[in-house]
Amino acid sequence: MESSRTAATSTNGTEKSRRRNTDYLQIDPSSTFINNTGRGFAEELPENFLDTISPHPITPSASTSSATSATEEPATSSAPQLASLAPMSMSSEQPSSSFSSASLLSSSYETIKNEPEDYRFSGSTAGLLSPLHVDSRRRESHDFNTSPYIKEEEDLDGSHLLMGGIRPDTPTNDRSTDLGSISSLLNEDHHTNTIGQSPSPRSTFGSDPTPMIQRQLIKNEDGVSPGSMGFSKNHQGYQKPRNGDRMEYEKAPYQRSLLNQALSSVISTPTISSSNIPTPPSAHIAQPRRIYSTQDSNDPLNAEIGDDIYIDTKDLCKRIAFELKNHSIPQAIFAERILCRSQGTLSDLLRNPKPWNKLKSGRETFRRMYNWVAQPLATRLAILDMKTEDVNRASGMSPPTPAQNVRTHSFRRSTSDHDGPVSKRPRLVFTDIQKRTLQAIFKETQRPSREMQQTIAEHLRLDLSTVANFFMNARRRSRLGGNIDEPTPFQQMAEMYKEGAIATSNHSAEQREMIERGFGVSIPGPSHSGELLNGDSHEDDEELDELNDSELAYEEDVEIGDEEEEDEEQANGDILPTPKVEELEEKTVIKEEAPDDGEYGATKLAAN
DNA sequence: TCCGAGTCAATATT
DNA sequence: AATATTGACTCGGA
Repeated sequence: MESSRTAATSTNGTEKSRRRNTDYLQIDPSSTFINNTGRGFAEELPENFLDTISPHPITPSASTSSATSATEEPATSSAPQLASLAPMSMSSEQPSSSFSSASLLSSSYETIKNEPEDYRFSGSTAGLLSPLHVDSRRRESHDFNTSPYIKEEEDLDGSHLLMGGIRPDTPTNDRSTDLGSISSLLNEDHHTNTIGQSPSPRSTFGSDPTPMIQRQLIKNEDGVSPGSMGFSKNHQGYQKPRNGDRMEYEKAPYQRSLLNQALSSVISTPTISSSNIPTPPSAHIAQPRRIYSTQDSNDPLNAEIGDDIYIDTKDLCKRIAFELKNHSIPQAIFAERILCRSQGTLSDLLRNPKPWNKLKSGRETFRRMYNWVAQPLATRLAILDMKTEDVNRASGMSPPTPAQNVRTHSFRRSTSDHDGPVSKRPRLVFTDIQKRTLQAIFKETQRPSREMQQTIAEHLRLDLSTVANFFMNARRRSRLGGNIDEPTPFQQMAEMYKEGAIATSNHSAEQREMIERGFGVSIPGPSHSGELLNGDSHEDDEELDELNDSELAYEEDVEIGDEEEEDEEQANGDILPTPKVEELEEKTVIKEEAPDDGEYGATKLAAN
């Protein structure tokens, strides 16, 4: 824990941290309203309410940390950083920019393809298993299989070689362009991010040993029937587990046992370990959503991983993304069946994996991912299927063992029917103004005092708890270092897949171009920036109007009709507007949003 | 009580 | 239809 805390702390003041925050902030605004918002923002804010809110002195200490900061804990002992592994060795093969991934991918893809056939691994490091790799030295560089997500401390040195592949991070900058100016602000740091550097914590054992689990896995591998699962490039979707597949199992006894285990775990669900059982929220079907239990020790996916092992979560996530993509396994399915987590959680984890050494209870989830990929292909798919089917079968009874927090209760709202089916949790969505204001404040003060929060809440007409949640979430998320500039795993996989699948051989100019564009330095990113920035006036106008209205509302405070106080807001204050706030905001706005377009910025300024 | 971690799960985007 | 985002809930520590 402390680590986290520390990190947080350190983060506060730092520039970097700021940037990160910025990043964080920036992201959302993106959506549609950039223009408008940008413009309106300054104006909108309740005038100075910030003033009132005295910016709290954040921990002064912060400053120091710099780059390394967050992640690092570093130094500590020597840990040789696993650094994540991988400082990517860039594979030379690809011309493409930084992203070696492509190469990787392809290689990986192939590997996978062959999986079944290969016995090469048979030895110890089983192919699939590889993640476990026992012998680090042997691993080859980019192969997913080989690449160890896990590293033993020893490896460190060599590890980079090994891992090679996958990490796209390198290219950081590239994407910056995408985001446009904004990104420029942001970028920097992270890419490398956290993940990478992890010093491995513990033990240095060296040698070691494959954890038991791993051994088991390895065994499985052997069992895998070679040709059987041939992974056709086309993958067999998890969904279609045909008989044939099942047959395969037959061939591998060991696997079978595993499967059975898994199955049993699924089915039997006797254990209701977790206290809270998620009641089916919705009345409809009591569908067993999460059915498996993460606590079942028999479940291979719950196999423990030795302390001496360090899992490279980032690479693991890439691998997972690859697998999902390749086999057309929806995140939701994988998340729920294998990880016992929601789709959103999986998506988030995949996008922002925390370094292993910083994980607390969250390791369990990664452990499951790891154990899943470590299984032979057939088994991997089988487990998915099984769970599915069996689960359904068992549905009635299985009490899921969700992760720790299941939300049972509903909200105050629906007074009406109690239990019923579901009171849907109304979800609050900040208005543009609220969001922007909060973000602007966050930039200045990540940890506003209670009073300040209260003031903010009043001005924005939000509950204190909401404001508090905002800051808490913002702090946490900004800390993650997003890989904003990186394509999403999904995207990455898609690219890879494309390349790999497509032609390996002929990378036509087009593809190449694509790659370069995608990962290369310039060129605006596909998704947002461009569109957003461009203004579409019409819409903008509308939004503007709205914004203005709201502003007015704020300024005048309660005057406007809506004022209502459903919330417990009190009439607020009358804080006079102070330039300060506005300035702040302006700056923010300008910087973030429309760096380029001078117009807006100018306008705003002028206005003020 | 307050915070951070880990998630959920409703929404938004793609 | 799938994936990404995100406000809020639940836990465990301090």
